[in-house]
Amino acid sequence: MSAAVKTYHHGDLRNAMIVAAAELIEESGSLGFSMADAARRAGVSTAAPYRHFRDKEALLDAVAQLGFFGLSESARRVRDAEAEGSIEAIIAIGKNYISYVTTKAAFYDLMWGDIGARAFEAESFDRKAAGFYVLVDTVRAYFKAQALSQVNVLDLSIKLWAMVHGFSAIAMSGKLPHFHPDADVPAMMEAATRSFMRGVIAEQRNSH
Amino acid sequence: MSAAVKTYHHGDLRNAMIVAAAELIEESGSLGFSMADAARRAGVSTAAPYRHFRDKEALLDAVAQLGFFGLSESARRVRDAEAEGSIEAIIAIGKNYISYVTTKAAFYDLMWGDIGARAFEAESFDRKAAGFYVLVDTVRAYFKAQALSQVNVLDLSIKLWAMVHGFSAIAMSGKLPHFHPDADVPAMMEAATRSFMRGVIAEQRNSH
DNA sequence: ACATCTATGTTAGAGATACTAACATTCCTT
DNA sequence: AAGGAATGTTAGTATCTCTAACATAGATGT
Repeated sequence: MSAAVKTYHHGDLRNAMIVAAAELIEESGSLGFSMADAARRAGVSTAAPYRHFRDKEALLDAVAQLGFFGLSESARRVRDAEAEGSIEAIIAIGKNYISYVTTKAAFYDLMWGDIGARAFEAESFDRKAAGFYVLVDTVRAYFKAQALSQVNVLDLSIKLWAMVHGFSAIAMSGKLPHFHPDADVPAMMEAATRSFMRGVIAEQRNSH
Repeated sequence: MSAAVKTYHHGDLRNAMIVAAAELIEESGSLGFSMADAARRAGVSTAAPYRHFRDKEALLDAVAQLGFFGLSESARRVRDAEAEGSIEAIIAIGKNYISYVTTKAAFYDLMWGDIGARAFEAESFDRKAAGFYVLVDTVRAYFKAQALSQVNVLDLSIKLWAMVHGFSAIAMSGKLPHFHPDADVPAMMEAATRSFMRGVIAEQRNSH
């Protein structure tokens, strides 16, 4: 179907609504987002979207899912560009996380606010959680390369995730310049990650 | 003015609106919050609040400020209950942060989402940022006690803040049980903080 | 091919909301 | 005590979410 031809049936309204919503949210934030706006942008009546989404929240949920999908895809990509088992691979995932969250700040609310919490209850958990398992695999590869098999990889991955997430949230919130005008968040995250890993490895070696 | 007497003028509508909004948000989240609901709860017409708040966002902003104020007050309290210069004081601030964010989850959106970012632009920055400086002071006391004067306290405080914030955000989001059913977030934060500090101190000692 | 069923649009409309304008009452200053 | 400033009220506009009833087009079975 050509874009110029106007048919009674849109053809792919579900996806068109998700795209329109994502665009609108990127332009004006998630707070003032309206279903009607997105419908207009998709070129349909304001009632049409309700054939595809139970309510406004369901659409926002779908947008949040898209956010998680994009995050895990990009994580995989940047990780694969680094040497397997290197700490650089872990740091690359973290830097990508910061970059993703800060450049798509409007999605952050959806992914981590009220909507985001519900987004993880749904059946499509696997796709949304994929990014975390990219990190887990990368951490596992690192400790394998370090010949430290007794480390709890899951536990450590969550800690690394928390650190990176914290830097991302702080960077995105815009609060940091008030405290530290010249702060380079990715560099701080990298330094903190290296300090943390150094401490973890020291603890491991000491426990023998 | 007794609570039972109904006067034409409310007397303290500005604060009553903030309280009503905070209650409603705690009950039903910030997404579906309406100015009209809060006005009804405060016992005034739906137009009255506009004498005190330019728009809905201004009210939510005020609620977010209240959240920051409560956080910094409780941080000071728990810090003062620990020995000065101890790492326990730092960890106590972190545990309080996690507890505060997770028990007042509805405020999180306001403090860290779209609204929260704007809340820091305002003139009342000092009050909202007070919590961070409680942490900075505590970190400074710790390194003084450790006789490590060359540490960048501000830099380190931001890193600790990021870590704790990350654990809080993850705990609050409800996503963690999907990955690690038995996760004890405060304990993980404490362990991560100790690992991190160990790494930092090792780096300091090595640099001589 | 053809009829029919189902999916997916449309218009109309109810109910609620954000916010404004015009008016009313009370407080506060002089 | 008078009058202006502050802070309420009612009424109203524009908009939004979501539903109901109806229209059209694709898909399916014979």
